[in-house]
Amino acid sequence: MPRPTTSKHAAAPSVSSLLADLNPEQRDAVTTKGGPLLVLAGAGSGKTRVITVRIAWLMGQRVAPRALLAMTFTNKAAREMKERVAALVGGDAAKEVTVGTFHAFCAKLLRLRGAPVGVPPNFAICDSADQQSALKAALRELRVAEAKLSPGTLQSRISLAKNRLLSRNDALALAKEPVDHLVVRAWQKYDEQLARSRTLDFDDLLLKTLALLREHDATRRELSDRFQQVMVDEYQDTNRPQYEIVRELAGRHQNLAVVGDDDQSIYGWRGADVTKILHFERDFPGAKVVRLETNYRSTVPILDAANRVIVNNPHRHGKTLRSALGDGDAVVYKRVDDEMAEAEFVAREIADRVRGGQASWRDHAALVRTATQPRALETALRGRSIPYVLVGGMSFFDRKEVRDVLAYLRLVANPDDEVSLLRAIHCPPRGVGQATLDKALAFATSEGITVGRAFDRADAIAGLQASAVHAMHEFRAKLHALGAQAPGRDLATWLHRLLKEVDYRAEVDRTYPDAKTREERWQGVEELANFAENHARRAESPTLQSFLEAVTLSQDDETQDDDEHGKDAVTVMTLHSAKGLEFPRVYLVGVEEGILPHARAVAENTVEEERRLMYVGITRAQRHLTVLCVRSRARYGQRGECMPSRFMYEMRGEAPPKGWKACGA
DNA sequence: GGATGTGAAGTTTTT
DNA sequence: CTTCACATCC
Repeated sequence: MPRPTTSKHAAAPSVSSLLADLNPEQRDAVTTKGGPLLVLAGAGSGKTRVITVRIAWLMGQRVAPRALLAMTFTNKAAREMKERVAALVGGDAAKEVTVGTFHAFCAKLLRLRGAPVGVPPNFAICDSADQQSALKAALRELRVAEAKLSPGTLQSRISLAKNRLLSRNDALALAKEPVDHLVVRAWQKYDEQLARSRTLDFDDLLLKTLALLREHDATRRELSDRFQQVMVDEYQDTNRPQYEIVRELAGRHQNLAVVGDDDQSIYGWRGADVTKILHFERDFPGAKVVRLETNYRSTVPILDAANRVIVNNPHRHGKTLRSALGDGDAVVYKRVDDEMAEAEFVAREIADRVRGGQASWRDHAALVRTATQPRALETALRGRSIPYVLVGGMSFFDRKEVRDVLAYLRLVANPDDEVSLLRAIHCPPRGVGQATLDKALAFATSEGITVGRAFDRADAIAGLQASAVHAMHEFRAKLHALGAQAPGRDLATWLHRLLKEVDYRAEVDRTYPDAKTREERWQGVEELANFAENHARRAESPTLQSFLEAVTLSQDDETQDDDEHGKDAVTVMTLHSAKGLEFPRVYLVGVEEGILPHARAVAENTVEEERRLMYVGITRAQRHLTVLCVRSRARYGQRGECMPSRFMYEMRGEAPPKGWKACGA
């Protein structure tokens, strides 16, 4: 691959000095312009820097900003990339570059061009909670006991099938056991409801986009002509539909640069397909591969431990991290009696460090494998009055009051939205109960109309009480009137009017008898209003729909971010949510057989992914790493003996002692 | 239509 | 040992 030389169209001075600051591999990754490129970016190797400088460099090479496309998986990554590109090339040029998550990109495209694949421009997007409700309804309709097929299982089975690009018919052909047939039937009901509601789920956004690109030549041609340079961040997290979309978009110019680390692929269980990064050179013949192995984050002992663990995975692009920082403190290994002792140890140690003036609270993180582990840690931290933030758990957008209000908003934006109607009608209760709803649903099905329309024709439904009919009409009229006021910049004012109209305060008062929680919950509603206010102020042309889309596609909220970055506090979080972050001092807790690797992963033969999780955990640490395990742990109410994790021995380069037993053995 | 009790299950989480 | 979802009763 020819290395471009300095030309008369030399990059802006800032860009060339940026190039000079890169190491040779990074520079190679930035300045490889033609053909497929795989950048294997080890943990802490300056990945984001490479992508952003690459974008700036390409612009310096006279590639038009609007010919650049960069795809990410999270909004946070997209936001960060936009900001950093803007800092390099200036806001005006940066605005022209297409940077976004796969889902946001697809939503925007479908909004404008979805018609050929049957997507109406005003479609709604449902998140996974709405999806669950819809699936529950489907199971109820089929009279399937949830014991036989839980909505959760159903959801992941449908999603995994879609991820494999299987149609319902394909799934039907593959069905073996009775439950497989059940899945397909529920899937069909679910599809019907979504179609009636003019709604797409997250997977549909990708699948419809792929269908559009494949079936509609004009759109594919236009986009693949336009995007001369396509970049994908975190390529190891790509699923099949995303891969196919990228293939189509980069089809014309074949200038596809993907950046990722197969050793940090930890989302296989939700459809991410590591083989896509492992087989990149096969999928894109002639691809150039650049390895970024210099790590700017951690000291030698930490990286040695990381390298010793990950080398045990057989299926990977071999990489060895080298520290740019040099030597440091040895990794500390500790085995204590139980999870209380473990939490105490962590809390005491953190308190000592901070009191000794060697570190502040925010320098520390305790990383766990499962959601139940933080409990003991929280107790110990509270006991010492150590400020901490628990990342993850219930998101702002999962809170009941927020979901309730969003249901109202969705319903105003899209009166055909069944899931939202069925939720809003009870919040607060307004004289339309389950029995009435069942009749309305049956009527809607037999007439081939949506539940909303059935409400309008409540007179025609047999066996309803006059009061119920009246309530249904009133409910529809109220929302219709609110919809007629079509909010724009006045979104927040309008939202308050809506809350008053539907008397949402009554729902909060009813649900929370305690005055204090009541106030807290109402605070959640106010926060949503603030969010709306912000959106209305910042968006180019704010509408109710644009607000809903922003909310649905960005579950990682900024209110949370403010707290986490602003506050001086210890971070407690799962290994999954720690990916991409770094801390001077890290504690890995519960590193035992059965926890990490998790017992279920051992049973399902996915220990390799658990090892990557361990690797991610180790490589979060900048200067100090402490790895802990316990002798006994309470699980499901019972206390049981625990063996140190196999990873404990791997990272030390030791064989497990006699008498050690692997989980599942 | 809402409150109270019983039963089963119990990794990871973003879009 | 919890938690959460469902069913039953008022």
